[in-house]
Amino acid sequence: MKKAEETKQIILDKAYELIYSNGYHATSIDDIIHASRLTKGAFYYHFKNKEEMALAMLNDVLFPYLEETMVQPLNNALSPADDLYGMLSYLLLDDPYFEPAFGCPLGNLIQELAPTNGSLNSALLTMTNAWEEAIVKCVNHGKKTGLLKVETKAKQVAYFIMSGYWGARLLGKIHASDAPYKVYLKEVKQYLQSI
Amino acid sequence: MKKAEETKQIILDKAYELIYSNGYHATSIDDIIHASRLTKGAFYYHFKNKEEMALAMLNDVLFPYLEETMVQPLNNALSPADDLYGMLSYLLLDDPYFEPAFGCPLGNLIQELAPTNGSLNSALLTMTNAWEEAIVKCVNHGKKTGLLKVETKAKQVAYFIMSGYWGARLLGKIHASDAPYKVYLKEVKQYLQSI
DNA sequence: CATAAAAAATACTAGTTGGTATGTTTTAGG
DNA sequence: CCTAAAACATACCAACTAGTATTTTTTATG
Repeated sequence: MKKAEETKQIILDKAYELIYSNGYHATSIDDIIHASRLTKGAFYYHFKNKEEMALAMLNDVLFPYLEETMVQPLNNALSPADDLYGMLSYLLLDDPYFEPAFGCPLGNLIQELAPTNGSLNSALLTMTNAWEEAIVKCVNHGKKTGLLKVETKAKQVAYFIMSGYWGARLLGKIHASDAPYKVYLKEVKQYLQSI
Repeated sequence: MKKAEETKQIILDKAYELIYSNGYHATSIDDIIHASRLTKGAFYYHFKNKEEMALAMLNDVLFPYLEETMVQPLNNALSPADDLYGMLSYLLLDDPYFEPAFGCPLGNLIQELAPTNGSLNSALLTMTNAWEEAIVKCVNHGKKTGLLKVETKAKQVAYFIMSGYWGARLLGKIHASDAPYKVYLKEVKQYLQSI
């Protein structure tokens, strides 16, 4: 009962690593069980198929971490501009689990799986909506406290921030460097002062 | 001599369509020849392997079109803000070959192929750099004519615009709609007036 | 129209994929 | 300790992958 949960967690952790760096389709079940030092029997004892494993990986590994790094920092309610910049800056430059060459794990999966439209896709949408909502709340709070202009549209800002972040991840990927992040962050800082 | 070029073009066109909508790895050679109503013999007569075919697809199909829609509109030299907005707006809302559910063909391939680092990757980087350069030139021209602030940093603006566009494509993909594009465009319009 | 080369079709291979069926070991509870 | 279920291993399968070898058809040209 206890050991089983451990190996299940090992599979999910290794699956996350491999899928983050290589993509969902490019990561085979053989790859995952080999990295986990396990066999097919173990894998299919714990998961019905690849898709259900990936869903568990999202809910148990990726989403809790994204909640921690993308959503919670926006509940600080200090200055919206600082909170938003801090979230972006941490994600792009300081986060120890993300690498420029591998992009954003959430963005990668959306890119790869969105057209297929399975159960994974709706999970990705839910996480995306949670992030959007956190930004919207952050901006609206700033408008109430007078730190942001009243005419600022929260949803527009949210989409603008999210888009910029995900696109910056692409630039980092094609350049295999965090240099684009720094350039992007300078401009987003100016933008945040203008709203 | 003439017929051969025709079938070659058919393969490249179908390959582009399939890869744009399904991704590079998810598109098999069998898929391509089936859509082209051809066979393996024809495919491997014209191309050495899948990668070289994809490279030809980029150079003969995708890049010329991107040059036309992403780069040339910025050579208008009217108003940089209007030129940049016009390029983004056309790409996101009016372009007949791009669909929200399938994202940006260039962005998709960067996302999928950047970690592998083959010959395709350097081609994608070259195209990306051409786009960046066009935006930089556009901004710098605007600074000279006084339409943009002198303190505006061209490269920062370029990365900001490119990031926003690619990220908006992701939002469109996860929502399978062009609604996020419209929200993004409203905010980018305001941003362009602030530089 | 004959013919050689070009263009394309057919048949095949070796390796990989997700998934299954059937074993063997390990573990918890009486 | 015994035993049944849980946890995992091994062996296998059909479908699919990129790519090759060989054969057939089509085309241009003397």
